[in-house]
Amino acid sequence: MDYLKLADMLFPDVKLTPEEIEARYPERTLPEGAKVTRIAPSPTGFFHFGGLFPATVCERLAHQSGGVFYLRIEDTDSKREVEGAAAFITKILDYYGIRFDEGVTAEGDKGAYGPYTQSQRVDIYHVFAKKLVQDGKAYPVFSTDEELDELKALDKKAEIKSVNWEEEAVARREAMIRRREFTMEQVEAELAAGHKFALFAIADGDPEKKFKITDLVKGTLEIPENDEDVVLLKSDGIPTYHFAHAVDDHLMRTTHVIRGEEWLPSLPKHVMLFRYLGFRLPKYMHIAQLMRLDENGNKKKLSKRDMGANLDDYRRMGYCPAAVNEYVMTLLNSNYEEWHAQNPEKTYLDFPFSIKKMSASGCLFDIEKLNDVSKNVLSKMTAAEIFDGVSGFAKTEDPGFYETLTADRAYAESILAIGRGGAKPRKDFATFADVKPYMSFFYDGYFTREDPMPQDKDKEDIKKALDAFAKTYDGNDDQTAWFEKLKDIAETIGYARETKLYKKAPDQYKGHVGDVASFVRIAVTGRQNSPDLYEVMKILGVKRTLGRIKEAEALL
RNA sequence: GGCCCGUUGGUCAAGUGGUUAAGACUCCGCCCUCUCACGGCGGCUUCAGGAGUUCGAAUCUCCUACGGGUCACCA
Repeated sequence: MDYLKLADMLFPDVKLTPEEIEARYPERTLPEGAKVTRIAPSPTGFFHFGGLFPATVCERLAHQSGGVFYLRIEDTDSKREVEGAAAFITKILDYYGIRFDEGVTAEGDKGAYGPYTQSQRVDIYHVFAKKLVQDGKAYPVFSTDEELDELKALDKKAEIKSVNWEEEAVARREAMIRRREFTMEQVEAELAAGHKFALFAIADGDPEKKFKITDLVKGTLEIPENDEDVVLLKSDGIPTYHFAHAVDDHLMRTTHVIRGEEWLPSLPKHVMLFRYLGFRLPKYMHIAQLMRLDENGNKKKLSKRDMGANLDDYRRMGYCPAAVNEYVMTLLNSNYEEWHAQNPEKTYLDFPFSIKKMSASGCLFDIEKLNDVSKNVLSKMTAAEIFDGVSGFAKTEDPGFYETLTADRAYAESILAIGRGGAKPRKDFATFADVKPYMSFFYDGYFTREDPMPQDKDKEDIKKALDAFAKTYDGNDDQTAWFEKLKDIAETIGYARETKLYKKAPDQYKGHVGDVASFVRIAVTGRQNSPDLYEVMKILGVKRTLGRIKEAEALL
């Protein structure tokens, strides 16, 4: 067959040669060892939490090595495309501190290796597609719309549980052989009729033969050669992922292709395509998937529909982005936690990220661990930083509280400063959403009496204690003097001055000073638990403190 | 079903032929303590199974089991 003629028939408009395209995308001049990485999401308007993993790896590897990290938009499936999705992706990644050197930005493309949106690169793909036809490595497949619809219907077979895999394999094989047989006249006729074609690459592999390839995460892989023809261009002329991956990552001079391990099965296809195109193979890193537990207790990959799969949900839940970064890092590099314990003042950006420390197996998403990491991160922040985080969160998620909070910033910060700083900071919240319930009783508008006075104590004693407290409370007392007064009150109502005394001889007392503190606490905060009561009262002020005590007494 | 990947406590894991098999989270107990939150101490629970190599195996080899992923003109 005359492949040159076939190529011209198929791609009459393609005049450029691969060499001319290559010349537009020269090798990058970067320092020795610099890595060029990319993430290439589809603009579906959804960003998967798991997507943060490869994104973080790419970002760290590139920026740690003085390389380049870029964003490419893989909008080759128009059916799933959502308006404004590219801007959404950059925005959400920016929220997590992941910034690109190159690629699609809100202002347009940045960098000399663009365009970075695949739908704008169709001309480029066609140049290489034409070359493969000329080389006799690719052929057209004409299908009517009806046949395409049938194909799409077949896609649903994945949903059918009982697939006869053996029959399926034979049928696929036969169909493939049939597709490869055609005459020039047929092609001419199809084209004349205005029919569209998909372009397939002829597989030349022997699946009985295996070859070795090194994956930087998985190690040396032994995989069979590819014997399945690969779709390069769909009927609409748009490339598939496989073809676009080869062309783009080559031209954009990607050194490390970092992606989820679900791509491992198609690696033989990619290796074949790189060879057909004469491109040097990039280094591959297939990173393990994030898993969840299903109802049977089995691990399953965290899929789009699962709880917690949407990255943006973490913002809505009030997680601090830095905490999410930390958590991701602990899973990505097992020695990160240890390093961070030794370098508490540094951020993950100072951490020497290592490919060698990456796990080859998938891990379960653990919200408890995220919360713990998060509590530690928030506990190290200043009151002002927490304020900014909380107000930023409340602004969109709880506007009412936002108003309250920002009405008096100094007041809010004084609340948030309780127990903050120092070697053993309080760890009260895992998310910014936890802050409101923690501090709500400081605001009259949110103050509610949640916990009742202890039922096992004599109401008269409680009344006496509250009364005595109200009479003796002096806003100028220091903490010791304040607590001495509580002890005195305890004594006057027949309670032990010290908890220890009570514990030694519980029969001799009706209670202890802790109980008295508890009465006052419940009266003032409406709860059994609160941060340091002395501090709380200082912030509330004498008037409100006494007012709440009076109110509590009336309720007795 | 074929192919590929994986398997150290409930979770994340250190570990590369000789260790009392680290550490973190969770859970439980104790201590500290005016409650809570911290902090401190302690405990529960692990090398998937089998065979082999070796003086010696979590570490090397093979087999089995289990789990996961994938098999589109989606990415």
